[in-house]
Amino acid sequence: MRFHSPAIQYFHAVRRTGSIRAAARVLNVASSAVSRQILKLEQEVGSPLFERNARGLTLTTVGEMLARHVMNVLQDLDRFRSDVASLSGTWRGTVSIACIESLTESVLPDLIALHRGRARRVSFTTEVKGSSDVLEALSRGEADIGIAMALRHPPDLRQVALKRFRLGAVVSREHPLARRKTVTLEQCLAFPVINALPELSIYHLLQPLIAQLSETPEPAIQANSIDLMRELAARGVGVAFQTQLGIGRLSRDSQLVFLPLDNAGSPVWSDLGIYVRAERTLPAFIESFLQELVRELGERERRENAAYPQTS
Amino acid sequence: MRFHSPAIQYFHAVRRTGSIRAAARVLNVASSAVSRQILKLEQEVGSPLFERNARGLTLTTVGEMLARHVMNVLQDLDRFRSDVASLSGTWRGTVSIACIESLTESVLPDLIALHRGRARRVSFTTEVKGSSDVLEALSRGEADIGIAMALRHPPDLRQVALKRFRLGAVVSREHPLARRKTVTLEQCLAFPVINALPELSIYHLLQPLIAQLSETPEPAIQANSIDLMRELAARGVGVAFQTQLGIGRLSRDSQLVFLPLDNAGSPVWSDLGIYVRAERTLPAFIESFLQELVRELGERERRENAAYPQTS
DNA sequence: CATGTTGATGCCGTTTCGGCAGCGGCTATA
DNA sequence: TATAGCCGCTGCCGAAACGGCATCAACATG
Repeated sequence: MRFHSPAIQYFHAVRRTGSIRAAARVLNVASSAVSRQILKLEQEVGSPLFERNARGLTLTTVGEMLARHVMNVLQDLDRFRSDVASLSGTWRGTVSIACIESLTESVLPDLIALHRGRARRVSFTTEVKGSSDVLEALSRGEADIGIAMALRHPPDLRQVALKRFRLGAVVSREHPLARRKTVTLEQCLAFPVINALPELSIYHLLQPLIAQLSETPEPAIQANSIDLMRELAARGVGVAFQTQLGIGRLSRDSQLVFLPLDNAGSPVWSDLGIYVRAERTLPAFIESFLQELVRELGERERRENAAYPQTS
Repeated sequence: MRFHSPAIQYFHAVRRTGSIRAAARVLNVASSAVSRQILKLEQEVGSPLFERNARGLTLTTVGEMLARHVMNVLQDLDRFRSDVASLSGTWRGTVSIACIESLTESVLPDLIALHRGRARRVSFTTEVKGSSDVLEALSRGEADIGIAMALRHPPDLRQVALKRFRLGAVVSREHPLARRKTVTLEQCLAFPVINALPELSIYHLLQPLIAQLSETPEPAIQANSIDLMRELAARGVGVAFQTQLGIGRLSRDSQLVFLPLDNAGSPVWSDLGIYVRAERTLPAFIESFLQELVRELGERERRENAAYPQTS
């Protein structure tokens, strides 16, 4: 079922691979065929689509416009295909998710397992990245659904939902702070802390608050893995910071304690956004999963905010 | 600049004309070429796209799905073209508007004249229809912007804005009612009235109210043209009903008087919706006009509701 | 300077496309 | 009931588009 002219498909492959010959390898055709289609396309548009560097091709401004159009066409073709398929028989397809690390502990595995139980023919691809990489992958059409810190998002993305979770300190149950209900940042900084590196968004949430304090925090461990930070905290190495999303299971086993941060009487929020490409209608089976994801995150938001009310 | 495979274009033409030979005439190709492309398309999709009636072709369910995809592709191609064109030079293109009659008196001509003054290369096509026909034309991709009574709209349309205007009685200045500030329906029905036929949405607004009254209205004139109804009212033939949108200019010349309807103490609202296809990103020059349209209608809504406050 | 990789091009066989003419099926009209 | 008109479909054939191969110049790398 390949209706669209080869030029469209070749252009798409060249954009992704950044090279005509690489695209030809992917497409199983000769590089000359790809080269000619690109030249023809440029002649019809009346403007070069790529800048020819010695090491490959880069999109020009017009090229990026065409890339947007081609992406819209191919993604809508996917939707059409899945719509036709769902007419006769069960859903079938792949949901591609790009998300930040805090989801991998329980939210995503729970949801995927649940969804797979209902629709066996739907498969999943997930890729864990930093927040800005998540948005970029989405813009480039390399993922269907993106979950990231709710920063400013580019206009070609649509924020489907925005959920806020309390940022808190994570310590082992033997830690001196473990018996408190909430903690302030100053209280935490009296102990060794496990800091997030700048590539994690937690860093950007905490840095402004730390900067406001008069004291300089004592030397601490730095890491760029939420998983690692959590395990370190469980071993009593120090105080880690994250949302409760990332420690759902461990918290249940009572090895870890989650203490909501209290910043001058008000909570510290971590805003999580769910994104999709704006210029796109999702296939039904992806839309269905998206709705479950939004519902589930909303449910967790409600539960956690009920467990830790606004004022300690 | 025709990148997309001929099959796409031919399918689109066949859908619009409802016949392969007619499509071939429009496309300036032989009917056999069109027939073969359609057959090839059906083979690739694996399902018939049209039902062959003796008198032409009708879309099947799968055909309608493909039509939706093809419309998305071709409309997005238009947007891409206009984006490229706007890179080098002025805007150029056609805004196609489908709207109901009440806009033709002042809103639309004013706006188009204003916009043409700023962007000469943008031309306009307008088609006046009933509300449901407006939505249908929009769904079929025969118009870019639709303005209609805000009924339930199909899911493939997006309601950009919703503006409410007071329905009122329209009489000549010599009419006995002309000196009132507001009127009730009962007061109007004591005089000859000019009724809207069911094809006008005013009919559906007033009918439920009339049905509630005990009296049966006296024999009246019926018409399906807002223009005609207004002119009849100006000649003292009777009481017409419409929103003030349709009588802006005549009212200013003081030949006609607009009396907001008062229904048991509350106004009678006429809801006007502005619609576009949901699965579409508008070209910049259309988006620009759309924004002006929304702003202007919002302005009129504000002015009129200020001129005729809620309670008389 | 040698080597590998890049995109572009000329040549040629294959595939696809479109135009022409004619087929059978259907409707409307006389 | 006969006929004229329109419908979509199908061989046939020439033209155009496409893809594969070999090769070229330009550039980067070592």
